[in-house]
Amino acid sequence: MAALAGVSIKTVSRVIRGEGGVSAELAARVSSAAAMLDYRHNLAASTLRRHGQKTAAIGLVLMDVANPYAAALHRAVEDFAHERGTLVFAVSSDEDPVRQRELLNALLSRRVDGLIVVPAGSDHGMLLHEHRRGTPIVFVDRKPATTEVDSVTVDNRDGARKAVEHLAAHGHRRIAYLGDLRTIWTAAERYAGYVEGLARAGITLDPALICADLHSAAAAEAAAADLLHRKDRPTALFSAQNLVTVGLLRAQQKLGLQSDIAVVGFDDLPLAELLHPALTAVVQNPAAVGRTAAEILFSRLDGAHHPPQHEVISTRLLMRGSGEVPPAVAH
Amino acid sequence: MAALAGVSIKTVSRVIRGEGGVSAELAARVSSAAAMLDYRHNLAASTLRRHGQKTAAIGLVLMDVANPYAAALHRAVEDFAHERGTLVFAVSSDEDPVRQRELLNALLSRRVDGLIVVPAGSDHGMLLHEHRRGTPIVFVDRKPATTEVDSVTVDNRDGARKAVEHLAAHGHRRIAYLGDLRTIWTAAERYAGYVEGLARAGITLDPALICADLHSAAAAEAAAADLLHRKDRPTALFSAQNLVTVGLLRAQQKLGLQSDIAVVGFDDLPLAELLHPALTAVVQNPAAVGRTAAEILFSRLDGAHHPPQHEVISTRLLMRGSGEVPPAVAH
DNA sequence: CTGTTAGCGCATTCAA
DNA sequence: TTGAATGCGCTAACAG
Repeated sequence: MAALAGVSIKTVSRVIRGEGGVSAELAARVSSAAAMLDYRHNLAASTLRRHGQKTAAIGLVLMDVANPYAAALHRAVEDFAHERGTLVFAVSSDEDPVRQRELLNALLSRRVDGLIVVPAGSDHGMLLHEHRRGTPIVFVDRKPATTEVDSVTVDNRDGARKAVEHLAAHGHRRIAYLGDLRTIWTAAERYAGYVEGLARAGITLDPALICADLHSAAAAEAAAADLLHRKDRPTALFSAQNLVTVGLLRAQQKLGLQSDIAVVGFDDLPLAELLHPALTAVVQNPAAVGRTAAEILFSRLDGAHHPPQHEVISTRLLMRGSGEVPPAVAH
Repeated sequence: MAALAGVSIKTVSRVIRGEGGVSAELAARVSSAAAMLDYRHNLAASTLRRHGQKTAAIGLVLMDVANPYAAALHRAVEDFAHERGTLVFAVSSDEDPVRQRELLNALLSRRVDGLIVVPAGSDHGMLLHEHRRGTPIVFVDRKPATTEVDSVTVDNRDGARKAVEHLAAHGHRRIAYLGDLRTIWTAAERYAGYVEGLARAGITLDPALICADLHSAAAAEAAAADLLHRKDRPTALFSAQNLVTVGLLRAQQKLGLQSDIAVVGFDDLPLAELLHPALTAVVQNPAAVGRTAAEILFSRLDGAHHPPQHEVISTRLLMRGSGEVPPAVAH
């Protein structure tokens, strides 16, 4: 192509990258030759040679790209990255540390400039190692054991506490907890918030009302059905997760109890407002989480050296009806 | 690192890639040197030199990665790609041809091995050009004007027809259509299916019952409210899209008509089964679409030379209640 | 303003 | 079984 334009390869490089310092005539010749040959700049080769070694790609490790929360976060990251000419590799770890490790290796082999990670499992060894090695990393959604890496999390505990206190304020004393795997940081935090909420309301925790480790809507439905079949059933349910809420609502409907048992869910769902009663929920702001994480990551890519940042995004209790149902009279 | 292990650079390469033909002792020396230096294989450099030029990355151009349908498709593609050691760049075009062009350039500069694209706009010039140039491309969700590129689409027309015929079978004659931008292929097809369905049921199309170009839930809500406020309002509504369904249901609820007007939506929604009545919907199978597209793309990457494939995934009508509401008596 | 030379990190010859 | 040279596509550092 340099031959076709009758210039040196370096001149071509200058024109392609818009470096300037090339006469208009030559630039035009190069451009038309490029068009003729259907030339396309190879960013990988460019990156290889260049000093700053930027691939203009980042990795985003989520639990599941199809999860609505994760997808919203992804979009926020993408938007921020797009403004910086950066592409995003989004991958699903499925909460599996082995798969996460594979994915991180794949990402790192491609020399991504940085990583935003919802860490799976509790062993962050590889991530920490990579971070110390110089790869900018931002932990998201789950606070890591260590404090040396930037993180963006949600105030899960506060959200759960608000939910429980709200139910208590409406007269409930028997408030059940249904939640995801306790090994997941967010679930553990929400459980802690539940416990705190009960304490603040002066309610003694009843272990019989705790259903943890529900990792699917089906499991949640079964657990909720069990709770609601009891004679001394709870008058209110706090669901600590999306899919759990779905299962719980199914069980409640099958028993025809949708207007008799109060429900507050953590995380919103599409159509939640159209249920009867509409779902009262602690809503997160995944877009804010994603944007904040991207902001931090890119500031690091730009060379920011301040100590690790730990942003916490707050939640909001959206009262829509299901959480304001008064306690049913005992039967 | 070759120095540290005391071997040649080539031996290192062999060990790293697991090529074999290296003595156990040397291999061990290389491995430990690699561990010591925290060496990581650079896939970009490898790709550059290699002949087959595979970056083990593909591009996935969606309308919006946060859209539940797109996210499910994304996940299916990711799973297939993951088995092949391939990473996915998923990007959001926002239906904007300009943005799509930018994204395609970014993807192509990074030498992705292939592309799965939900094409925005109707000018597929760049995509066709790239395809002729040798980049494997699979069109997804929307059938392109040309037939020379592989495609995977959904039988939108059939799905919409089934929905309308279903409503007609339940006695409805005044069936309204609410749909997205007609410039979007799927919306146009669904509209065509609506028209066909009416024809088959022997119903004359009433232009007053057509609300097209609704590109948000809010727009759909307004349109539906308008329809339902009329004296000669429709007895049934067919919503041709996700967000449109949400808007329509809102309007219906605000007017307290949820049990009086039949509704069938195209696309399912979480919680749809828990509404009263539960939502009858034409459900697609985004996972099947994504998997099929990935299958085709990878078969091309493996060198398959058969003529363009055009897969069509069928839909299913899920009767849950809202579509089986009988026509209300005229008022 | 433009061209030459060298080399990024790796793999592919070809030799030893 | 191992190693030396060569070059992928591009750019930084120098010339001219």
